[in-house]
Amino acid sequence: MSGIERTWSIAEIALEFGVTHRTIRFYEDQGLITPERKGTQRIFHPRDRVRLELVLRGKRLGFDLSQIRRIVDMYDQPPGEAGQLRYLLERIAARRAELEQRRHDIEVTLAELDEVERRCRADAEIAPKGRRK
Amino acid sequence: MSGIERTWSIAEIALEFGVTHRTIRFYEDQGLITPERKGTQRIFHPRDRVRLELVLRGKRLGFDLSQIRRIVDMYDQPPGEAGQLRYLLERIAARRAELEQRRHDIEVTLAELDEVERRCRADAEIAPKGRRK
DNA sequence: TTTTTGCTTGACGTTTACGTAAAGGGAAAT
DNA sequence: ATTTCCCTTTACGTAAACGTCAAGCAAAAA
Repeated sequence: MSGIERTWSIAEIALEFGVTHRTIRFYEDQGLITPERKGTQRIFHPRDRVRLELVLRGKRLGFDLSQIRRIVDMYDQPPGEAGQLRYLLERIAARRAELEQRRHDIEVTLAELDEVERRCRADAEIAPKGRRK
Repeated sequence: MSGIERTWSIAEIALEFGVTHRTIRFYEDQGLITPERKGTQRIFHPRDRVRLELVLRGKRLGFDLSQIRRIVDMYDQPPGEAGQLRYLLERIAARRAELEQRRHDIEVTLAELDEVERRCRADAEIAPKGRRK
């Protein structure tokens, strides 16, 4: 039973996601999350948590908040008119291109780190991970 | 012939890399690049270009400049004492972990974009204008 | 020689993404 | 009843990453 879902306070959310209450309020001001209000207090539902997770991931990916807003807005677009959808598809494509660029950057950087590490271990005559005999 | 390498002016570099001269000067102030000086003018060598590329890639990856400095510094560490090398290896490992987290974020996001796009195209089938069978 | 062009160094302005301090409401514990 | 929490808004502060003048030098073009 219990179609009744859990809710969270701002402090619980802040602690769990490792951000401050100030950050959360700021995100709300920016329209990135829209927690329910019971009187003056904020009540966080599962959907707010999903939103917040999207936002934080976007941050880790190096997007700024305005870009992140456009990303999260994509996730609950009401299916609109064809022109709208076409526009949305364009934005998805652009977003995908950016992400793939970033992924490529990561591959290159990881490969370079491998190389630095290899030279480094050669110099130090330290065995590679787990291969010390 | 010509062990003599090309050099570039600040304007050429700025244009080629799509940044302003102000940005380049800022990066120099921060010690991210160290172009030669001929009197008062800056002369950019290939190594400065490599550095700058590292910096810009770091930016695309969402690292801030202080992190980027630590990254680029890893690339021309003189092979030092074992303790130093071990420390460098630790930093490389940390950097790698961050990059792999970002890569994971990207995979998740790309998958979600696929899903949004899929729903989106499904909606477009019944949309009045964008109908394509 | 004068002008133009490209570069230089300050120095202050701006935006983003919050931090922090002030002042207080409301409920719950003592 | 009063203290203690947790939360609230308002408002000003700040660090990062540049942008934007302002003023000037120096070589090259006119």
